[in-house]
Amino acid sequence: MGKIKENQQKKRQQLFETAFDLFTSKGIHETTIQDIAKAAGVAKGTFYLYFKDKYDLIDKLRKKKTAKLFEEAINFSRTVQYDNFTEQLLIIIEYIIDEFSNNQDLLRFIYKNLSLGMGLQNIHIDTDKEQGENTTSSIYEIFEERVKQDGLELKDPRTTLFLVIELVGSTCYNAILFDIPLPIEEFKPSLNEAVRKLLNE
Amino acid sequence: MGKIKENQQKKRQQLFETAFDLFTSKGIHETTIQDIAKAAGVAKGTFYLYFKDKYDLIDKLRKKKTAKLFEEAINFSRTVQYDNFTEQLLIIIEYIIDEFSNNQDLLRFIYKNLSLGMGLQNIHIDTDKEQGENTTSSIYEIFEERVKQDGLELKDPRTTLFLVIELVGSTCYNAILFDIPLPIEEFKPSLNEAVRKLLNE
Amino acid sequence: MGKIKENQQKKRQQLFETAFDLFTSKGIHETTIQDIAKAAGVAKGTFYLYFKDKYDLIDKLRKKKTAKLFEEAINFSRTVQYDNFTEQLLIIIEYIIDEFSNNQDLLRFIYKNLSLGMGLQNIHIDTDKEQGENTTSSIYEIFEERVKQDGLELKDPRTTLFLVIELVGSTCYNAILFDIPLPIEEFKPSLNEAVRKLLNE
Amino acid sequence: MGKIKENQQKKRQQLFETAFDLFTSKGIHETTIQDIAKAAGVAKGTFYLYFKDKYDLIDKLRKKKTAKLFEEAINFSRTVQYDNFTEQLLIIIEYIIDEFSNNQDLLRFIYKNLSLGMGLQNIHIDTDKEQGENTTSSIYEIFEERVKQDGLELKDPRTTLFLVIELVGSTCYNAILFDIPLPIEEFKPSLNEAVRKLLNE
DNA sequence: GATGAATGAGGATTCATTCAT
DNA sequence: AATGAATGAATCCTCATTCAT
Repeated sequence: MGKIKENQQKKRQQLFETAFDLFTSKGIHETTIQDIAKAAGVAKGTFYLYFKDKYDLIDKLRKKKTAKLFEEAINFSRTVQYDNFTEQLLIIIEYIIDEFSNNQDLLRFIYKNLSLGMGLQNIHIDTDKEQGENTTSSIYEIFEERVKQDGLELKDPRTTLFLVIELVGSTCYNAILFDIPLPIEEFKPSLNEAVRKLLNE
Repeated sequence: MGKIKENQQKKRQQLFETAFDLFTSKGIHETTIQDIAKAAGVAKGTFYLYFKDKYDLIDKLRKKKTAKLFEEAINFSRTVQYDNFTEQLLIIIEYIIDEFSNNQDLLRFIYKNLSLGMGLQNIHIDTDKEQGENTTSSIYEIFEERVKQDGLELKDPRTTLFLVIELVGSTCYNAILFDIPLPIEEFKPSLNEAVRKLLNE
Repeated sequence: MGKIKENQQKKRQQLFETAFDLFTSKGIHETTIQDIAKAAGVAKGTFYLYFKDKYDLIDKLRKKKTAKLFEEAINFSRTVQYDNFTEQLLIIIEYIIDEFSNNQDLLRFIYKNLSLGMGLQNIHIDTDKEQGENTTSSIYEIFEERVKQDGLELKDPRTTLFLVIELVGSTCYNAILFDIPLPIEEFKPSLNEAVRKLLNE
Repeated sequence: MGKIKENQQKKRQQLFETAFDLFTSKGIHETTIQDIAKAAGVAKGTFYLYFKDKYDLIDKLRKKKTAKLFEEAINFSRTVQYDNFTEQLLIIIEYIIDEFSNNQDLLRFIYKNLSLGMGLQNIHIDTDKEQGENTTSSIYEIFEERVKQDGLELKDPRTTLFLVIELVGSTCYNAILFDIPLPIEEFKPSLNEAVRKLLNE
């Protein structure tokens, strides 16, 4: 019963992780289902019990990884002291940049076909404030609320968030992977300044 | 013989155009070398006389298309009256956005694996001012010069240009193709405002 | 428990019927054991409790269907007034042809690998005349007896019956499915005449 | 030029023959394209240059074999002395039966999905009578003409021919392969008699 | 008896690339 | 230079069958 369900979860997870390793080390195109199954220690046919095909897996994997990254970044920002929302946002951005810098495979994988801003649509974060209620909010909702709290003057907070995220994602992709326009550490100050401008600071 | 050279150029061009049509209509992965050769009216083996493989062709094609787009946009901006460089930049941006809106296949193709900002590296535009000298400058050089002319206060013009282009490219990709965060026409004002902020206006 | 036996009978029957539907609608080759089990509402493994494999099921199914058809045809002929055996035979033939015409899937299924005449070997019909005795006779036996009753002059009645059945089955297969040599209704008079000739009428 | 065309013909023929051998020895279902290619001494991919898939090959092969058989039978009958058309027909039938008897694989192969009578549609035989003209006629046309020559009284010669062929093909299939209703040699007299009846002799 | 997750052999098909002409 | 027949590695995916629960 629960045993089987549990086992399946483990197997699915196994496939996810193995696939990610292979995708990032050999490339998506160069990784075959055969490779994944073998490395995950299951039979080829078993793969098809869990995913329609390779692209189904990739899709789900990308969503998983993007959500996890943002969740971690937001959770991290909560552990840090900050003056206002703009500061918190810069902390989040820094966290993501560092994560990508240390894990360039992840960056490469997430960015291949999907922009960061797009992935945001489906991401929901736990917001268990004071009480024990278990609520989740979309990143956009959290952002809007925080903007209000800080009294920032933004005509359309959602669009602004989108602009910021795309700017960050897109420029860091190049800075981290190719040192374009500059190595990421040298680039960060300019990026931070740009973000502040977009947020009217 | 110039005749032979010419003929080869025509054949290479034929392959480029045919490939682009197939890539945008059927998708890159779904287009085989056989398809390209057949549609271009040459034998399969002939393809290999001009390109190493499919990805060699894609690479060159992407560079060609990106360069052409920027060249057109800049040339267009020269035909228009504008007050200062920021205005010119916004005109260029608008041109590119319109071009992408009307030719979404092009957008999809250029953006698939490459960011706009990266493509800029290799783009050189003719700058034959008054005299007949035939000089070409990189987009970055042109930008720097114009910034100076307008007395804009930018610490690092190249980085700023990069930020602007990535912001535009990345957000428009989503706005045009998926109406995220808004349909492109509704999104434009926010984007323009963001660009002005980055340029300190 | 009779209950269990009964339940099993029901399940076996369910598998038979479901399989027939799938075979005739999708084709034998295109129907998988998975399909059959699913449509019958049992697990894949269960299938193997009732049949060795797909071809075991097909075999048994074909026999069942052929036997049922002949039984019905003969029973029908008993409800009709006829002058002599030739007439009765023609009535039976007509019944079968009509049945096949109205149920072409059945024809296709029975005829795929097996000829009608062959299937006759194993068919036994109840011949409970007046009394309550429960006897069964092969079709060949019934035929022989009737020939004797009518005083028909046939050197070898069994062979003649075989000839008639093959002639009918084989020609009607083509007439019904492909209008070869003629649509079945236009073809029938010729066929009837042929049968009469074979029976020395 | 001609060299290549010739080579291709040889290769196609090679595939046909190899496939037939495998089909008849191992069975159609059990023979893979891999098997055929290997046995024919060509690469797997080469198979697909000549045939769409296995069933395309089977179809063409079946037509080839059926046509060849009838052609041989008719040609043989021309070398033999006979009194009238009925006699000639019986000779042809005998030839085909013998051929099938000696080459049961051929019978099995031709009969699997196709009835003999159906295959007749597309068969054309050379009828270079006295003169050197090169005319071909369908079997049905030849039959009609001969019936006229002999003054046989048949309302519809084509239908009669069809009846005869189906009767022969269908019964012999069983007699030869399964001794049903009798071994073929013992069955022949009955069959001949039946054919005579159908032809009003 | 019933289940259905897991297996992995097996077959179809594609396609980049070579090379003799 | 141009051709296109031939190659065969590569990959996808199916499905009958088993077996632990």
